[in-house]
Amino acid sequence: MSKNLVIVESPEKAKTIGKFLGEDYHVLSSKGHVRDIEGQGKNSIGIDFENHYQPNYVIDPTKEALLETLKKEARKADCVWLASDEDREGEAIAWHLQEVLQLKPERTKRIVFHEITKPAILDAIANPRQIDYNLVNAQQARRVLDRIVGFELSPILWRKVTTGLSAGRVQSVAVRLIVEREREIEAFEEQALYRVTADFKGLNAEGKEVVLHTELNHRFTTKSEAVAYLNECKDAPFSITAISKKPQHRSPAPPFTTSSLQQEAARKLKFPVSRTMRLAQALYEAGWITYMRTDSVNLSGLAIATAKKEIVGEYGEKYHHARQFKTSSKGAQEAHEAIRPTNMSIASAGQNNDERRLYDLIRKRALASQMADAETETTRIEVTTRTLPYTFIATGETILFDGFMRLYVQSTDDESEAGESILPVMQEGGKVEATGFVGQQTFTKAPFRYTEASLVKKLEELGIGRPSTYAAIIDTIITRKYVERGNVPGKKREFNTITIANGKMTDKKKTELYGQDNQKLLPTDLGKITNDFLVEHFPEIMSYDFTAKEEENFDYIAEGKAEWEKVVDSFYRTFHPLIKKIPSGKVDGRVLGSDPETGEPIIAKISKIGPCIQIGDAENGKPRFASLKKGQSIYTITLEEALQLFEDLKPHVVAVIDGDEVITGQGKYGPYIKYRDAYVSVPKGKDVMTLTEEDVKKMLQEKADSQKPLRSFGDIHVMQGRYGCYLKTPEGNVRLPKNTRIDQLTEEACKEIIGRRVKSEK
DNA sequence: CAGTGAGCGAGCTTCCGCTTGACTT
Repeated sequence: MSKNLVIVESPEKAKTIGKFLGEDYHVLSSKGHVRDIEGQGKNSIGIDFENHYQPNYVIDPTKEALLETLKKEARKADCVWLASDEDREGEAIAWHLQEVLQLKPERTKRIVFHEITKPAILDAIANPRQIDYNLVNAQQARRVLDRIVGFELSPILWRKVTTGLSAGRVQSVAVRLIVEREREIEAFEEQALYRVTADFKGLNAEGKEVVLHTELNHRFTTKSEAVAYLNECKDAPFSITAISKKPQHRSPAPPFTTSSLQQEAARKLKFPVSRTMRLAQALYEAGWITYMRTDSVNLSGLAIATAKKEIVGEYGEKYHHARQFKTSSKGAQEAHEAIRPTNMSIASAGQNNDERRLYDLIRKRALASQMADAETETTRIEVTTRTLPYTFIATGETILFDGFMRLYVQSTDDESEAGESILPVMQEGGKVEATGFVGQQTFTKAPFRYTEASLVKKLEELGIGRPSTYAAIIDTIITRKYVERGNVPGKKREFNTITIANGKMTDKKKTELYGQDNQKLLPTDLGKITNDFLVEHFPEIMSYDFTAKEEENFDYIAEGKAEWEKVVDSFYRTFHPLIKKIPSGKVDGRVLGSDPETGEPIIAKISKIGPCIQIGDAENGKPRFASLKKGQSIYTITLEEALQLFEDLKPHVVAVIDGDEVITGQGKYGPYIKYRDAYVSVPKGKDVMTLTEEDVKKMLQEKADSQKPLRSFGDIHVMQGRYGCYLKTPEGNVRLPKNTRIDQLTEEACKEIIGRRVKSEK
């Protein structure tokens, strides 16, 4: 029997460590936190404000059975080793375990390891310590503060905006980033500039004719300036006045963290954040990669050594360069290593193509981080003419030694960064002849909209959120409908191109599409309204450095320089009065004007079911409502458009079939059409106003088909319902098991299914 | 829940971080 029980956080880790420690050690896992502050599904904040903010911890109901097992094993063991991660949360997990399992301090030891290798684990076992209560208290402060913010702010939103909303230290700031970026884009005023490019032909070192593509190092703000300059260029004599070469180094990026993996997988493989994490989890569970939720760029000694062996073996000594990276991101806790293959020499791993592609990315990035710098030479050729200012410049880059680039090159968000080319070898002072000039109108670009991955990157820079929560943050703000993933169609615009060829100037207008965006995070009206309310009344919590400031306080607690209750108290004393100050009533809608018929006010606002127009108010009779259509916004809808929405609600004839009218209506379950005795719901996303006769016929036909039994056995009919197939009987409906083969169904089988149903109801 | 075709209002909702669940009628 095992004399020792070791408890880690992850089951996979438990498996690996179990192998290293042998029979005297039984290694189990807690699967994360086991307790949390009471309040899940209850109308309770779970904090005793009268008693130093004491949290009321309750066991996670899904962990009951696991804790029973741990308790039993702990009783059997001589010593329990709490081996959760070496960070704030890990320390808290260890403490909660000690409490819940009622471990005796003299038979409990706290250990941490920095890498999962046999020597590292044996070293940890040889150097146990006690639970660090300062660290635990730092976590309690973090947890209690988040609970207070979340559970005091959210109900305010239910009251002021609409039910079911949420606010929090992390999610609300994430929404703010997206809202503000969208407004920057809306307010962006593009500036037109003229860039001038020119092609020159001349002789290279071997006397062969070559062409140089150059760009002028000046941009003109007006067309007339550009035209004037180009006119001067037309007959001017040009020559090469300078050639310079500069050697440069390029260093590899560090191995992946959760955030950088999400970014690169999004850019290179087009994976959404959630997919990347699911695939990484699978690779981790299969033992191919190290832990995927980390903010560390650290590599273990073993990893660095195997990387060296792999690189030297594959590419030679010259390509190897051992490096250790330092984490720069704010608030990093570094309980794990960087994300890397567990065995660098395995070139391919994964159960499917996506897993293999992600593994490949992880491996190449990790190996490249241990490779030599790339050495390049940038060449710059300057072409000028004596009579004119500014310089035409051609730049080129040659790779002298590819180094890490042989394996992996990091991508960027800015796709416009085109690769530079190799320049011909030419003589300084050599004459060149212009073959053409182009002055093209270009425009400054609005800031980028956030993608899932670039939002995560921004949050990480601000120290907001943790690797284990990045994917969940995106999920939350989308489920709450503050933000949606979407595309923005491009707009057309004209631009001028002035060309000089064969001594002739031509001036043309061309059109281009700009501002098109795909799969970006876009704020909804609800997101904007909620954000504006929070920013107005809770500027401190909504500020981008709120988390960083609080993290400083948590660090003081962790260092034993501050008491956690006092940190929470000083926050609460300024925060809670703001909550008290919020006036009753909803946030104001946008007033569009008044109803020309009744004179009642018309406002655009958020209702329970989404953005809507309201005519009249509750004090003066019953208000009327109409939902906004897709693409419409509270912020931009006009009075005319609003009134039209009410017109659209009125019954009207959309078609006439065989002499009978098809009429629209508004029902309990949304818009519908009625034809003779049949009611048919208008499919989501379709507008009653734009239904064609063809649509109507199709809808009626589908409805008729759906009411036809697939098969019939006397009184029993096999029907296709919204949730699968079911049996319609005079006594009621009975659902069919999922994989029933309808074509093989017999009357006996149906009766048996009905019989079973009747029995189970008793 | 398995087709419904008006307008009541009760009772509910929520945070951030750790981690892997999964229930079959």
